[in-house]
Amino acid sequence: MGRIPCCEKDNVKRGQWTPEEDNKLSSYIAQHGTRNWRLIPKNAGLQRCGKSCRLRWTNYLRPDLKHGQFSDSEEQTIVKLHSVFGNRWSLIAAQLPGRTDNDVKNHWNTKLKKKLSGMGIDPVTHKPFSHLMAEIATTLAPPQAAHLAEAALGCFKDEVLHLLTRKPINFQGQHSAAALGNNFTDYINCKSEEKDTTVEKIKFDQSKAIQQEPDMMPANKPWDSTASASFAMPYNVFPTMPGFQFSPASFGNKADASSWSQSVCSGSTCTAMDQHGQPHEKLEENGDDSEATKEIRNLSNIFNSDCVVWDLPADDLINPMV
DNA sequence: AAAGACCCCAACCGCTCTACC
DNA sequence: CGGTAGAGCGGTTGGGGTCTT
Repeated sequence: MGRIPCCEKDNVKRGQWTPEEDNKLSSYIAQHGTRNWRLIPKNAGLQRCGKSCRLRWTNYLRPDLKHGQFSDSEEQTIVKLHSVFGNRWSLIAAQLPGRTDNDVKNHWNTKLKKKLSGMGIDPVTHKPFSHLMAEIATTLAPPQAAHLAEAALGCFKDEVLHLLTRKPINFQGQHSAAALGNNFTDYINCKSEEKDTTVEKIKFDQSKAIQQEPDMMPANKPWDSTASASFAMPYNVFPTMPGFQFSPASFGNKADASSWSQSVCSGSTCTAMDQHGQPHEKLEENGDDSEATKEIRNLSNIFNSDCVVWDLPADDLINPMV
């Protein structure tokens, strides 16, 4: 059973594309456009699956694509948008002209995740590791805290292992939220040997956000837009733990009307909160609106809210979410 | 110099969504 | 309204290049 394959797999070539195949596909699309991918390989004289042709075109051959390295500003945009949308690569790529979702995804997985981990920031939650540990300690009593801390560490064990085995990182001052709290320039200076400007800028954003939070959890309120104006992000602390769903109510706080009370995204999922701080189930619910419509509305709330959710003004977005 | 480890990224897989009949 | 095909999406894989030992 299952879905009918998009093509006869036996008669279809797979693997790397040759320049000849690229030429055939490009010239065919230049003449006839991209309607009906199933017919394109047949008409273009290619022994390829239509899906393979579509991917080759959208990810590589399209004339408007950039193929070079990601710039610092592109990396910053990815990090910022990832903190909001999670692994919604197509949404993120839509804000980066000339970049595909595949590009963004690959760059994230191979470079940016490690950069963030190297800075002591969890690439899933975009929070400093120390913050996560503090939250565990303040939210739960032992022994649950110990178990959850162990599980949380397991979430980024690959990055930690990478750091331990490949790139020793100077964590001085980095694992202490108190050290981060009062002076972000100290925080940056403690790793002054690091030349990567992107890393510095990301650190600046992170430390600034932390600086604006006067105390550690639970006093800080991630759903309070004023407390994390510069680098607000969804504070879903344990996104990979079954049954653990962040909501303002879980910290005994009544939800306000900030952006984060409406949308909490993490990892590959995006969970919307209703006005009472209760999570919708993956944006699926009854009502007239389609899921996409609701999601876009949620996004537009973020981008168009009176408060600046993060230092990426709505005007700067290539594709405003409206 | 050679072998193994690691990295990167193009391509594939399978699922979901949407449009159309 | 249900079925089907096309398209889009995110996760994963595989192979070639580079680095390390």
